[in-house]
Parts: sequence; C-alpha cells; structure tokens
Amino acid sequence: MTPQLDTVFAALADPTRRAILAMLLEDDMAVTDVAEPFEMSLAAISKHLGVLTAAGLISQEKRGRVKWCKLEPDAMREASVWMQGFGQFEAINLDAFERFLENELDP
Amino acid sequence: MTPQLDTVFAALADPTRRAILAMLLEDDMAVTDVAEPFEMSLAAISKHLGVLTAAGLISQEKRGRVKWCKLEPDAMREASVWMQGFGQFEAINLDAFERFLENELDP
DNA sequence: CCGTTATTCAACCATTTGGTTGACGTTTCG
DNA sequence: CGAAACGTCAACCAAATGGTTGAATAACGG
Repeated sequence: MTPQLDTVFAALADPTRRAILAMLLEDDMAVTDVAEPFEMSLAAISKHLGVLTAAGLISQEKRGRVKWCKLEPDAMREASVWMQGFGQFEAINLDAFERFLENELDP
Repeated sequence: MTPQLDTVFAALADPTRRAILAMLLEDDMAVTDVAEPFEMSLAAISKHLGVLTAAGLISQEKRGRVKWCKLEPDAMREASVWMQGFGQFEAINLDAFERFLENELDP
C-alpha cells in the first residue's frame, strides 16, 4: 500500500547504509571514497548504494569515470512523518498532519 | 554499533507490521483481534508481533488466556531522532505548524 | 596505444525473512 | 469433565538479503 515506506525503512535497517548516509551528510562522495572506511568489497558497497538509490535516499550522477553520490534528505520525509504519528504528536490527527506537511513542504 | 536502530527500522519495513502499529494506536488489542483484518494465518501474525516486541515497539501482557498487545511509542524515539539529523523539517513554516497543532489538540 | 582507475555485472553462497501447516499447552465455560 | 477459544511452537518452504570473487566496461593519463 505504501511501497515507498517499505523500501525506505528497509534501506535504513542496515548499519552500513546508515553510516553511508551519515558520511554523505558531510559532503557528496565518489563510490570508491564511500567504500574506503568499510572492511567490505567495493562491489558490496556498490550494492548498498543501489539499495539507497532505489529507496530515493541518495542520487548518483556519473561524471567522467567517477560516480558521485549525493544525499537526498527529502526521501526520509514520508517515513519521518509516519513515525511522528507515534511519538510526541500522538494526539494528532495523522491524515491532517500529512496534509499539513504536504502543503508546507511542497510549493 | 546501534543494534536498536537495526531492529526498529527492520520492524518498520514491513507493511503488515506498520498496519498493526497503526491499529494499536487506537487501542490495546488481543492477538486474535490484531490478526482478524489480515488474510494471513494467526501464526504469521504471532511472528510479526514477536518482531515488534523484540524491537520494543510493542509490549505483550498475558491476562487469562488473552495476550494483550500495547503500543510502546517511546521505542521509535531513537530512530526518529536519528532521522531528524538529516534536516527534513527545516523547511516547515513554524508559525503555521503551531497553528496547526493548536487546532488539532484543542477540539 | 596501453596500463590504471572507477564501477558494475554475474554467478555463487549462507543466512534471514515471511509465510504455511499441524500439533501442542492453557484457560475458560457449559 | 470435556469442548472450544487463545496463542505459540516446530518443521518446512520459497524468496530476499548481504556478502564474496572474477570478469567486463568505460574513462583517464602518460
């Protein structure tokens, strides 16, 4: 029903992928540089980046032989909104809350 | 490094489990009643509830022959905080947000 | 042109996940 | 007591996940 939430939460469930996202928070990076701190093959990191891209959490742009990875923080919004319904905003009408956010965040 | 985040996000990645959490937002429920709307065996739902319990997202208490499931919204906090680090809410119009909250919380 | 760097692809493997079924232990109730 | 309701357990299965290696593709640089 909301496959977007499926892929976003699944992507966030892996510690390697969360670490990658945290790295990209600092700056855009090439695939090789993303892989450097991990004790894991480059191919494995490439797969993780594919999962993050499929979830919309990052984007990848190839310039020359280097593929740059860029954080896409907006992709977390839907998931974050979903979660807010359970925390400090427990009493909120969730549908109204989502409508509010859409109005606020989408021009 | 943060196994809590692993289990919480993994638990949230399944649409059946998210639906269960949404149901429990309304009220505490017995396992059988949780299972009722799903086209799935009771055993499968029981497993899902086990995953949610392991993640700390719900608690289960047996009274008589009925096991009551209760939402534990605090468990989402760590994950929510982690996500806030990516700044997805920075574009919100805070004044409008306050007005929204007042309207929602004061009936 | 040739070697090197950057990245993915393909095949493979072990483990986990999400589901099934049937048997099993408890608690309630007529 | 005996039957029904509540829920889990165990064994099984198919598919997805996270990793490996080795070959393949593409772009630079001397």
